[in-house]
Amino acid sequence: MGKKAVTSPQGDASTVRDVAARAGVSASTVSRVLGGTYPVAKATRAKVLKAMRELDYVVNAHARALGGSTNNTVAFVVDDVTGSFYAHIARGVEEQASAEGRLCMLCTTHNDPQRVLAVVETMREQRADAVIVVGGAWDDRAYQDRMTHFAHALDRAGSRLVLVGRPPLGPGVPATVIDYDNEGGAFAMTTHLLSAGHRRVAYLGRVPGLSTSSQRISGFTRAHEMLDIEPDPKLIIDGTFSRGSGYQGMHELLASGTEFSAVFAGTDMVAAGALQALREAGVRVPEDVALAGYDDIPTAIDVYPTLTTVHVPAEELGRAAVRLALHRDEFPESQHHVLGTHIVVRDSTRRHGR
Amino acid sequence: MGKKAVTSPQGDASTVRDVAARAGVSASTVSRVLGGTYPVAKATRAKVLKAMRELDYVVNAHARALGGSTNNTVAFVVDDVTGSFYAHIARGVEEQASAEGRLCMLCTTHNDPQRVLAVVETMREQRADAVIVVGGAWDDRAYQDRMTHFAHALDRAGSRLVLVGRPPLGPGVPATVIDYDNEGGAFAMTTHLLSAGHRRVAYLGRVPGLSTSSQRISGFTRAHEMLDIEPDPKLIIDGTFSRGSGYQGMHELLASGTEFSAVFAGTDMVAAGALQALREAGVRVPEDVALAGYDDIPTAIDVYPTLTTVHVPAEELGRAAVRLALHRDEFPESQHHVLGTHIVVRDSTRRHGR
DNA sequence: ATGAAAGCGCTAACAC
DNA sequence: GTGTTAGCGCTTTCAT
Repeated sequence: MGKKAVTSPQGDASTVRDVAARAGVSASTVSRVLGGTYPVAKATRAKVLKAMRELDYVVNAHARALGGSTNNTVAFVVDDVTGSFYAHIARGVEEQASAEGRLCMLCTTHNDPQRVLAVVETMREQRADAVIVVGGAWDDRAYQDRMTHFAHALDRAGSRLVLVGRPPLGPGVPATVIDYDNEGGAFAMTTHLLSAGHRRVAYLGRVPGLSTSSQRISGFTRAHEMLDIEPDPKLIIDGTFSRGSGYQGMHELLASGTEFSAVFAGTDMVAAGALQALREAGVRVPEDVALAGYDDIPTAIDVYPTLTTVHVPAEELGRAAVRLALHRDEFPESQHHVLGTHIVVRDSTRRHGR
Repeated sequence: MGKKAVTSPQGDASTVRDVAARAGVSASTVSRVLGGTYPVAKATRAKVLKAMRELDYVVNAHARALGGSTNNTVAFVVDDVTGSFYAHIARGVEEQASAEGRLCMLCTTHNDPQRVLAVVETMREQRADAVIVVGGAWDDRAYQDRMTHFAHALDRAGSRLVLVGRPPLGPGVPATVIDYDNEGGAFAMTTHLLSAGHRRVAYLGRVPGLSTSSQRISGFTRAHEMLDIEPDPKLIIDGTFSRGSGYQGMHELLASGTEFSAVFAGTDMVAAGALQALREAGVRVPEDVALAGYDDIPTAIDVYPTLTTVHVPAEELGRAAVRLALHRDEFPESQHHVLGTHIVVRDSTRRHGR
């Protein structure tokens, strides 16, 4: 085969200079019509535009980002886009970023703290305007320290670290935290269950060391305390935030013979797994046991019976994250924002006949 | 408030030169240890590394992309990450991109052809190594022409347009197409329904002008023809690929009084909506009517009864898209790839008592 | 209103 | 091995 001269990897994309030559003007003039922010004679502008069209010219975003101010990019770091909850946050992030003229980089970390760190570093290289990290906050001290370090580094570079659904890194750390009322949602749901007469409510899917989980447990506990009910430790089942874990945990709970009349699942996916286990065991929901979830993902209305759950404003969480990061000078004193949650009652907790 | 000197937007991020100065070497040497691809004296390397650490240095990806070959970015353009099907493709794309050392840009287009065009243009500015577009292909001629134009432009720039789940743009157009056997899946499912004895099968959710939909209809029709059954046009219901459309379409079909014993929904989400409508109408699935979907999203096992559907290898689709785009020289003659589909039989089509 | 020139941060030739 | 030099494509003073 005939060897071609080694072509540059960018191929033969045309540059401002090419356009300038064709239009018979200087590169600066081309740049000026590109920017649009500077006076250019009508005729000249037309010539330049024509040349651009003919050459099928597009600016090189990197060259622009290099010299210039910002690269107009927002980074979104998440465990896994496949989960509905995160997908909705992602949608919010993407939409708001797009509305603010920013592009959105997506990075997934597969539940690996190491990867979170690596990815945030990469985003620093990319000079992203904001780095939005959502989900999984570990109680690991070394990890927290590294995140704190990144917060400072990004801040120094004029960028911003945003933590979504995670606890703050500490006072004085330049990071924006946007959270939702995790504890309050769990409290409300537990109260809902308790005040329906349930006295033995199981909590299915506690994830040790995960802040989100701890907060939910804490709302669960507070509701019991308020009504002077002693929660049975045997009714708190460890697991993960997955369907499989819910299925297995429910199976084991049933097999253990421990008594209970309601189950509060750590997430809707956990609830979906639990529902399957209950069905297989011939336990009717809600007649025999009531079931509730957390997150209010779309699947909550597709399961049978439809699932009572805690609604979390996922999309708004994402939207707010980029809004706060990009306009942090407009929200000076508030570094920690909390959005509300509320319970949505559906069939899985409705008493038969009512 | 005290005015600060206008700081550069990048803040005071340190550069190779800063590192060089601190380590007492030249910028090129720093660059060499950065690249790691060139011999540097052990002691020098150590000094440089130390300086980098002390300065908390990170390379500027844009400067690198500008001079250099590639910017190591893959763009993923999709209607909406919120749908499970697309989310799984996204996961495949992200994972493969990450495995190949690429970053992933996410852009959503909200079912707007104009936005697809705009977004692809932006990706051209970003000099992405590959631009992966998934979903919604419109029969609009002008739109196709523009996409063809982009394919050429990207190709000229050393990049690549990849179409996932869409028909090819035409022979000679430098684009990679990765598709799945849409028609075959629909054919297999329809055959499954027909051979179970159903003679009046409704197709719920045809989307006029959408290639994916046309292909499914065509498999549906071919199955009927093969068994010498005349499909009733009244049983083909137009709509969109959404839950709401499935719900409404099913309602109307029921209200129309048209007879049928099985429903093949355009997607699993359409099936979920249909299921709700059937339940509200007191129609039992599968006893009174059988129901099937398409895509095999996770929700298919959470609905009740569990949903018979066509499995599409979504994640692999995403992975393959990246692989093919990045190594297109290794797959010279194959521009059009088709992954297989197969039906997954669950409870929604099982005859009672069998 | 337009052109010339400098420089953003980095890499790659080319010396030494 | 390491330093010097010259750009990558664009924006932005500073002249004119």
